[in-house]
Amino acid sequence: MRADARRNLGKIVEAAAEVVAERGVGAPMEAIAKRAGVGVGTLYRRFPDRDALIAAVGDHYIHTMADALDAADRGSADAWSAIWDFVCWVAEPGRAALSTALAVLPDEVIARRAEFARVRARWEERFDQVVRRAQAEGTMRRDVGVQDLIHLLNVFTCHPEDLPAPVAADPGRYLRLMLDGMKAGAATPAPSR
Amino acid sequence: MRADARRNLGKIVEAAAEVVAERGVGAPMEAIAKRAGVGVGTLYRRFPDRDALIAAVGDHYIHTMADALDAADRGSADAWSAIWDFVCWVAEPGRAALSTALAVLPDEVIARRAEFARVRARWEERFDQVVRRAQAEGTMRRDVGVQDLIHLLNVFTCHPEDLPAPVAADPGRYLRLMLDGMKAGAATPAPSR
DNA sequence: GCATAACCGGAATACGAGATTCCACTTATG
DNA sequence: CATAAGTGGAATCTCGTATTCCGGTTATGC
Repeated sequence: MRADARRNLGKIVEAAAEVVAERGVGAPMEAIAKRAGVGVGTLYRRFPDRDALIAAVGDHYIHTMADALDAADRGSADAWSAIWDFVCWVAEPGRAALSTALAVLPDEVIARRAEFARVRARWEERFDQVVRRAQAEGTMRRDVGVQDLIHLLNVFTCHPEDLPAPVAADPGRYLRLMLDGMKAGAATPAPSR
Repeated sequence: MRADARRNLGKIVEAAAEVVAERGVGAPMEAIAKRAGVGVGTLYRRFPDRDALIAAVGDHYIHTMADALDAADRGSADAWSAIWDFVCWVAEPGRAALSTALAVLPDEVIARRAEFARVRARWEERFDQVVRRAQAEGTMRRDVGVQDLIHLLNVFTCHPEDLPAPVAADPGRYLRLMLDGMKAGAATPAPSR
């Protein structure tokens, strides 16, 4: 592979990650090409079709995600702060939407990527352990689970076009609100009336 | 207007409300027609174009919404339960998605509907009063406002296709979680670390 | 019962958006 | 410098949906 071609490949995956973060997994090839500063033809020389390109972005990102969770876990005194830190990490600008975008990857795409599915499963399992630990430590409500956390993460870090502008501008604000509602003792006990 | 035509008109608006709730304001005319049990031609005989039909749905729904808020307010001892009850009302099955669908009505549509804009403004104002009252009563955090509540309502009652399935299946669960995070005292005071 | 103005369904048409292909034209590299 | 590798982006193909149109129905007044 020629040196300039390798350079372009890098630019393409990088651009794809950015554009997917902004517009979701349905982002048009042309938008990605423009962002990378290349023609659409170049995208198709490296990837057979858009699914392959999106999958490449996913492969890279899921690892980052798993690493961030591990780092938050290692770097925190207790499980609740680990969760808090990880959620804040996901909400950081430019990263937010990507995680969700990938959450809605079509099944066909995932099926052809055993690696992706495996890493994601490991991540979920790890996340679940942290959540259970937080509950055992008495800092987190017992009537919510890791799936609730994941769904809410997905909801708030959806690509900006599908969210009210203020939410897209600061998903962290709403994610923190959600965490506050998940703290032990925050639960509203009975039906309201 | 012939009797059968009037009957169809009713079926159309009703069907449109259902389909918009399920698929958002972008729902195809054909889906609405099928739901109403009529042909697309019939839709176009009553409404010049899809915007007009969607606007008609909005006109009707915004009134229902405003009334529900007033009812929740009148029927509750304190402002916080009024908010809680109203949020639960919005989250009720079949109603949920409609309110959000309308929140993203294109500006062109709204501009041609002074009535809609007026009722919606009155509703927001009323909602804001209740929120401020709850804060004055000491039951709600002071660092969140009515706009946060509205955004969250919009996010969670989005049409099902844009939400993780479990969230779409029970938006109330997640809205209640958010409300728990908005209660006075729920705020996490400082940065986590 | 009939004439007929209103209605109807839904096939046909018009479009816009975006994926994918193709090829004449560049540019690294041995 | 020869040439294989690489490139941009116009052209093509597909799809999903709005909108139009019209031959066939049906309510209604007489």
